[in-house]
Amino acid sequence: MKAYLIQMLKEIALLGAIRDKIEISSIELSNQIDTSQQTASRYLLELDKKGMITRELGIKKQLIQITDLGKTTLQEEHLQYQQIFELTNRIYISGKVVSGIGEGSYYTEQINYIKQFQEKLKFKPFPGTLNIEIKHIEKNKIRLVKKYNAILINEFKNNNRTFGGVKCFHAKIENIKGAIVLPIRSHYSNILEFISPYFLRKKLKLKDGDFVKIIIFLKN
Amino acid sequence: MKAYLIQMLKEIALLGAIRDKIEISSIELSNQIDTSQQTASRYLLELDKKGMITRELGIKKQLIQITDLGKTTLQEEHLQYQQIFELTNRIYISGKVVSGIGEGSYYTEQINYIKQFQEKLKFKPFPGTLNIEIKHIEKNKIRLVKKYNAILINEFKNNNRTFGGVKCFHAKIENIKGAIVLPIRSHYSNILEFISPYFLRKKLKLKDGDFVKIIIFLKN
DNA sequence: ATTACTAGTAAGCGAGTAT
DNA sequence: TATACTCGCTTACTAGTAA
Repeated sequence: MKAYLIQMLKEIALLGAIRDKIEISSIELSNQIDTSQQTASRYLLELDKKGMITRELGIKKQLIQITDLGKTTLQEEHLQYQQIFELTNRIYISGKVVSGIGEGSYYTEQINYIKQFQEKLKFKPFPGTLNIEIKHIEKNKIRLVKKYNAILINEFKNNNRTFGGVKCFHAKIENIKGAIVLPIRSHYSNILEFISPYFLRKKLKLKDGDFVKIIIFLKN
Repeated sequence: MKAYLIQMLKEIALLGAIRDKIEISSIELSNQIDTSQQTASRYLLELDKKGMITRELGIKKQLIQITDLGKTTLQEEHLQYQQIFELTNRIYISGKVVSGIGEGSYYTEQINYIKQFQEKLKFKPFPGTLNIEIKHIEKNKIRLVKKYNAILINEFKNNNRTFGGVKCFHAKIENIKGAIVLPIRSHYSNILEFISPYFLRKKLKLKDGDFVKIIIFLKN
């Protein structure tokens, strides 16, 4: 979504086009966003094409209303500004259950990890992680979480292999306690790994594609 | 301010650059906003030039922090989204006292207006209006206010002249009660007219250029 | 590794204007 | 009145690469 289209959509929303149809001409909109009538017209066409607004062209002006898709787009923007200015000590993320590549199980079976989890998180993790695919927009939240003081699980060597350190945060998934695990050395991924004392797929009757809600607790 | 620069600034803020300096490379930022390294670099140069961010270029990556100006810019965006999704029954506007062209006094001395003000607003306005110049960004709020059910003051004729109808909203200026007056037939102006039972310039010791805070009360 | 310049290409803009 | 097309001009983009 181009930045100028979001700006235009926001202007239309400020005029009240989320609740009602608003009557406005392209020239009025062009004055509002300080551009030409032609550009305002083009923006409206683009927003219409993307399904962000509906239009009823009359002989004079046009009736414009923002669609659910358009509203969702603006809400995602709003969420980002809330994160910037209104952040509290909890972060809410929703995502979709997906199958991992089996690495999670391997990791959570390492005795050195298990010891640290028990000591620092106060629970013994069930072998394996539950992988949650989060929306692109929500990746911002993960980046932000990473800035906070995490519970650190140190790296260690086992025979010839090095197991990297991870950052953990206490979290809940559908109200079941556990933690999220973020590898220290990794790019921002859209997969969140959740560990818990329970076999979550069974306890929560989860299958791939199910949507779940996660709350991450930040320490400070 | 170009839309893409605000978007970039928001992304940097999401990484925590309002509180602290963050260490990030142009290529990491380019991945985040889905563009090339060169474009991300150019955006940073533009933001720096506008005084929105400060940068410390090292041999590797760069330390970026958002300036007060940058923060203010983002807060204005945030305010707009709050207006869209969190609107309550009060609207807060700040502005600067300016001198009008003397028309306000003429209007508020018309007996027909005075009668209506007394009946509908429950106070007798002091002759003249206090003119408040609002920032461009705040004009959105006025547009929104206009969508609400106002207290209507009807138009009337006096000899050969027609006095147009106005919309009023109960309001407070620096905690002194009164009302704002919006001409029904007018384009969106950046001047807000405030009426009150008192001579506000004296009561509040106001002179041109002073900043004041206004609260507008919406009926529903 | 980085940042950011150059230059060629693509996208966006708005005056004029058809509808 | 409107909206929105064409087209010449400007701005923005990125591959290549210097520093």
